[in-house]
Amino acid sequence: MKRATLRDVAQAVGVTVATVSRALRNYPDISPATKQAVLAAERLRYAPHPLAVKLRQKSCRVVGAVVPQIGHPFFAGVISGIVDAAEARGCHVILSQSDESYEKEIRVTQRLRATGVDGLLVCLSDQTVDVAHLRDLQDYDLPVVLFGKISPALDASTVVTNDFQGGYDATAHLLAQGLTRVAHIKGAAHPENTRQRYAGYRAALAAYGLPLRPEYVAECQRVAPAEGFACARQLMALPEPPQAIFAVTDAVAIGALAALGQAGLRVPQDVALVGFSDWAVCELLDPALSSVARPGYEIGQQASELLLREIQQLRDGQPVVHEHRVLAATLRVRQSSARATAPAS
Amino acid sequence: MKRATLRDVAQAVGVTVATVSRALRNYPDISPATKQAVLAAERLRYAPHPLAVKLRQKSCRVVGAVVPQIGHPFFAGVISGIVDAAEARGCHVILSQSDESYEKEIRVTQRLRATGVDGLLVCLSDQTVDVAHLRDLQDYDLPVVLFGKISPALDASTVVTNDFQGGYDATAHLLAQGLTRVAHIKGAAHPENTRQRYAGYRAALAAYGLPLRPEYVAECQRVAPAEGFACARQLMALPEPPQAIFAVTDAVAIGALAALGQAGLRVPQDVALVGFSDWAVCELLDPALSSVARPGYEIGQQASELLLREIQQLRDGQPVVHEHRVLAATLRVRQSSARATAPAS
DNA sequence: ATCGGTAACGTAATCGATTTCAAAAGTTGA
DNA sequence: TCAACTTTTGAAATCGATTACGTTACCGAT
Repeated sequence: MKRATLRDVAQAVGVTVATVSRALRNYPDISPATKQAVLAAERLRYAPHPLAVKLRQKSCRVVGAVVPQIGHPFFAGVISGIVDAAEARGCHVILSQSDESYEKEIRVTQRLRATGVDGLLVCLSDQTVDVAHLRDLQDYDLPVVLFGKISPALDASTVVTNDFQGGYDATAHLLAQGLTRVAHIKGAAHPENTRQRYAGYRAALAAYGLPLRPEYVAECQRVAPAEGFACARQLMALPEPPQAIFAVTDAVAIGALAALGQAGLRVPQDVALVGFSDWAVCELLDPALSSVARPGYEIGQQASELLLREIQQLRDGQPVVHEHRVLAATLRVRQSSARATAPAS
Repeated sequence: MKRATLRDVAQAVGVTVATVSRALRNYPDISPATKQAVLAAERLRYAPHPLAVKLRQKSCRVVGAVVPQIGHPFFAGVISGIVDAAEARGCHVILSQSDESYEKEIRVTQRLRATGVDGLLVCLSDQTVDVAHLRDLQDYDLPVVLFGKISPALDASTVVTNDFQGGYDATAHLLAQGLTRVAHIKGAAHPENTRQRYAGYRAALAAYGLPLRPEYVAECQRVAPAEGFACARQLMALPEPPQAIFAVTDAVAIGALAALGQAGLRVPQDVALVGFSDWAVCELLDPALSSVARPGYEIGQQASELLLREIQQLRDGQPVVHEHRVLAATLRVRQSSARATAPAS
């Protein structure tokens, strides 16, 4: 069944395409009679050809989104927010993943430009340092909004979680219970967000007048349970083991939880534990794991809104204003860090 | 910086747009001299306008994907597979979610058609019974491939997990250890896949020559931990409680696990437990939860491939052949169902 | 010198819709 | 009856590329 075009309808009614187009788009200067005739013929299945309309309008109402891994629970939430906010404004989202590879990130951004989008939402891969490929997109008049992992090297709007505040809150929550020996399992040096959590940890210690004890800071290269297990064991083997651990990530915290269990230590009575990211599993663990929730859905929503606003500004010839949003992370206290009373130090 | 068009390049070089187009697309009948000239001018940033090319080519190399919930871990995996397979064939994916709502499913499929896609990948919402909206798409010459939750009412290719075999394997695994009192917590009546798991359970019982004991089949309306908790408690309160439970979903199994723990029963020594879906959390629970893995990524890949093949067939004027693929679910045995020895019944 | 052939490029149609401008038709007032 | 409008519609340009077809110029062959 062949698609009907404007011309088909025009011939059927006996008018020109211009008249049909006007009748369908509710132009004022159309006689009721011809309008009825067109609408009657249009019942025979006509739908404007999307590409033709977009070519004319010079805008496709589609944005591209690039994340390191679609399957990662955090990004799944972000994507959901991106899609919802975009659709609320009549736009669609083309999705790509970089697999945390700098080369693939370049490839997919180039291909998104070639396939035709009005703008891009990008979460940089861990490998990405140079952002020339994104600057290239901007040169093509394509707005870019960064979220999650960002780079100061690119002049663009950004939306991120306040990892510093999250790390501060988690640590302060432990210190507020009177614990003084609070350790941290930090992530690798490079990604900015794990560094910020570490900075939050240090700031909280300082706020409570406690020194940073280097032996209380363990480092894991990959954020995986196995490394968390090793780090926790290392910390608890110290002459004066910590009373609490703030882990850079839930995966690490879960590994630590296993290590503490094997060592016969009770959580939170012997050692309190807080993770980061608030995976769904946190509630289901025994004991339920306290964690700092990252507002993934909201990050996606706001990034989407910022991008669509910039696209609009560009279309209207208005000056494009960048904005930098920092969304609060919220501590969810559960069994793993909740002591009944706050013993004196 | 305005985008350069073919005409801009043509004027710069002093030839017509046709010559420039041919030079850039490596046509044979172009003199090396003009080709060099065009390529030199093209360095000044020219990229073919995607919409113009697609309008001419009558194909946009974009497909739509509709899932009930983007954030759901199963669908996140499926989407990843869809995107990877599509990009491997030079196509992009526009993503939408139906929020398990029939009305929204209709809206998003209509909008995907209006925005211009070459075909659609759809996982029906739980509410969807009537598939007229999808038949409507097919009438517009848009191929549709169903995956995950499908409907026999639509003549289309499908890709699903073999839930029957998964349910059978899970139950047989328990029975093979010599257990005879194996219960099942089943899902609501409607979704086909949970029904199939129940059917697999019954088939396994029959294969081992055991009768179906109605009191060993509990039903939960929503697949949530709370309901699993209640069902497990109900089962264990029976005069002759089961030795093992096969739960329709990991969420239900996790609830059951909590109920068994509270009742002071050891898993797997007192009661063996198997879930379904193989969430990442299964490995992290204590005891680690046995589960049946659904091949989400592969489902996405294969659905993508089937759709792109149908699109190709449609373009080539070949007959479009539908295909129905059923992918195996694989049982992952962990602590929760592994008894050291197989005691006699 | 003329013909046929080919290399190289221009002309123009096309994809399907939107929109400007002009023209036709109808209406009103003098 | 004719000018001055208004209403309605058609013709054609446009968006930016691709490509069938036609044209020119130059080649060697007759």
